[in-house]
Amino acid sequence: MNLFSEMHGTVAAALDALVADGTLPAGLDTAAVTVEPPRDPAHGDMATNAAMVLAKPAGLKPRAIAEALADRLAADPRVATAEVAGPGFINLRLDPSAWHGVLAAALGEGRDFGRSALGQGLKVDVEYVSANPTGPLHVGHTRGAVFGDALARLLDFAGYDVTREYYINDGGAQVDVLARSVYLRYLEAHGQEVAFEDGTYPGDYLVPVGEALKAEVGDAYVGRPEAEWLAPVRAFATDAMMALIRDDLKALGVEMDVFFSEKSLYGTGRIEAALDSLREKGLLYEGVLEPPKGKTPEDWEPREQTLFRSTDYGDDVDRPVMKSDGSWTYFAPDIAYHYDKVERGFDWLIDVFGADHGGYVKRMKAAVAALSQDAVPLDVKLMQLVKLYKGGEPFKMSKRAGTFVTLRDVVDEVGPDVTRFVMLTRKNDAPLDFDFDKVLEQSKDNPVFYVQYAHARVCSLLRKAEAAGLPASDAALRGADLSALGHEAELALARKIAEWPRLVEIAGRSCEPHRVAFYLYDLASELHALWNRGHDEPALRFLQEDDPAGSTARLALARASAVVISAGLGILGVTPAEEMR
RNA sequence: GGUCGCAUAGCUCAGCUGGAUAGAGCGCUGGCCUCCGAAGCCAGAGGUCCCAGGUUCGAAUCCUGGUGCGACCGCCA
Repeated sequence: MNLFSEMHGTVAAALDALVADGTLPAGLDTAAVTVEPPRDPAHGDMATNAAMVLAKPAGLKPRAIAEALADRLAADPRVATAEVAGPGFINLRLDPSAWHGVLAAALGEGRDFGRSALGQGLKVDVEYVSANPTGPLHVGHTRGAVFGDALARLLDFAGYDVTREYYINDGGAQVDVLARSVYLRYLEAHGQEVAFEDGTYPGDYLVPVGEALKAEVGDAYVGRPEAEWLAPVRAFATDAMMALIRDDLKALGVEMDVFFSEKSLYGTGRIEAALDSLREKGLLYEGVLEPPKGKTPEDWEPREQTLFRSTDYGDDVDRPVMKSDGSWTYFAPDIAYHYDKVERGFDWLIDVFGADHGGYVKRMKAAVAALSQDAVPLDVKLMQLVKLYKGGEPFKMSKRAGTFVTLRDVVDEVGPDVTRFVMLTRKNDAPLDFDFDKVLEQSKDNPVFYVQYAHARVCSLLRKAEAAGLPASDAALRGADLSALGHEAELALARKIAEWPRLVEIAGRSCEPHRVAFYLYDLASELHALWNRGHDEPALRFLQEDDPAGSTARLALARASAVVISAGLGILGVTPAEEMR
């Protein structure tokens, strides 16, 4: 139930009526007509720009349209007043019963309140994390994982059919490096002295993998040439790393639907098939690239390569898909992977990348546009860096110094809920400060705590009500008489609740889950404000000893707030707290 | 040199795909607990929305050109 879209419908109907009675000409484009909450609450509950938008095409003065429209709107039972203001806005003030209806809907629909049909069941694929299977996930991956997962949940809530996907880069040279590193640990497990040279991964996390390999194959690979063990060790090692990564993701509450292996594209003709699709369109050719402008690499020399004509689709230069030695570039399997996504029938593709992959966006979009005949849009969300702090002091990460912070470190330190919420308090394209101490602070300054506390407060209130013998179950509150709710402070909270379905659509349309976090903060803020007013004005307290009907109505208001907080936290992947410890 | 992103209060940041007098938190100033809902509450001050043009009823928001900061820029993924 979305009160804003309902009122939008009311406005549209009123406009039709004005056309019917000849006030407005027929055939007007009303697409730009909006109904939204005004920035200044003094202007009312909702405002429409219809008169201003239609004035020019209708050949009428905004004021004239506004007045006629306002008269029509005032006739709606939910509208208390409709006033023309400013350059031609119509400010609507709603009858309290309209807000009561919203609360009843929230209690009736529960955590599904606010679900939208925006996505119309379109199939969207969200690819995120996709970290190389060469080690544990670090903080940067964590942000991408949280964002991608929240985006997937948001789009699901907004009516899309969402698939969450992880691309395993298990086909390139880096997994050979992994295999050699694991082999060294394997030799170590057999008591040999080993040295980790450049080009190997010295991390301790491979020690148990080396031991596990020993447990599995004994000394079969000791002293054998690389050609004998490289392939099996590589498979063993990537499996071990993916198990590690899945565990890391699980600790954060992230579950993928699909793990897609890059390796599965090799030797199966799938890369060739994808490139053939481009070749048929005349988008592949043999050629030599110009050196990059500005700073030419020292060892630059012109080489002929197989190039993808990505410039036809907005890229700056054409991109190589095959190296001069005849092997694929990393771009080739990526093309094949996205070709596969297109073939699987997705209507919309989203890739979540680190900001350092920004230079890769245009060619990927070009590839998807070419492969899908411009039918499937690809959006790439770039994640900015996470800056770590502890007690206000920057926390420098260094692999060598051993202060490399992993996803597991963060989750162990502050828990998955705090990790997720904090990571979603900033836009994906803005850098994020993460202070290990501040995020655990139990104070109003900490948004995580503030929102959790609001939910816990309502839970506590309901427990108290139940103890006092008041009906506090959802079933009881659902049918409650809400007519006692009329105070401005109470209606302010109801208004905020009414915005939830609208916010879901705005956040969904822009792929910005952080808006949910900010909304929840605002909603919590309204709830706390009402609670605090009860301090000075006992009449506003939720529980009124001598007024069970009024108490029940207020409990319904409180519970509706909690329901929305719970639904919103669900989108962020955060557990709503029932009590604060 | 090019591409992408960012630029809003002293600080950290929101800002509804173009709406009215630009918001929040922190910090600052001033009030508020012998008792009833203080892990606080209320009020106030604080702005060249980076600059210059443009689009229109209307721009922090869209376009163009600058400035500053960051990321990236041929066979590493």
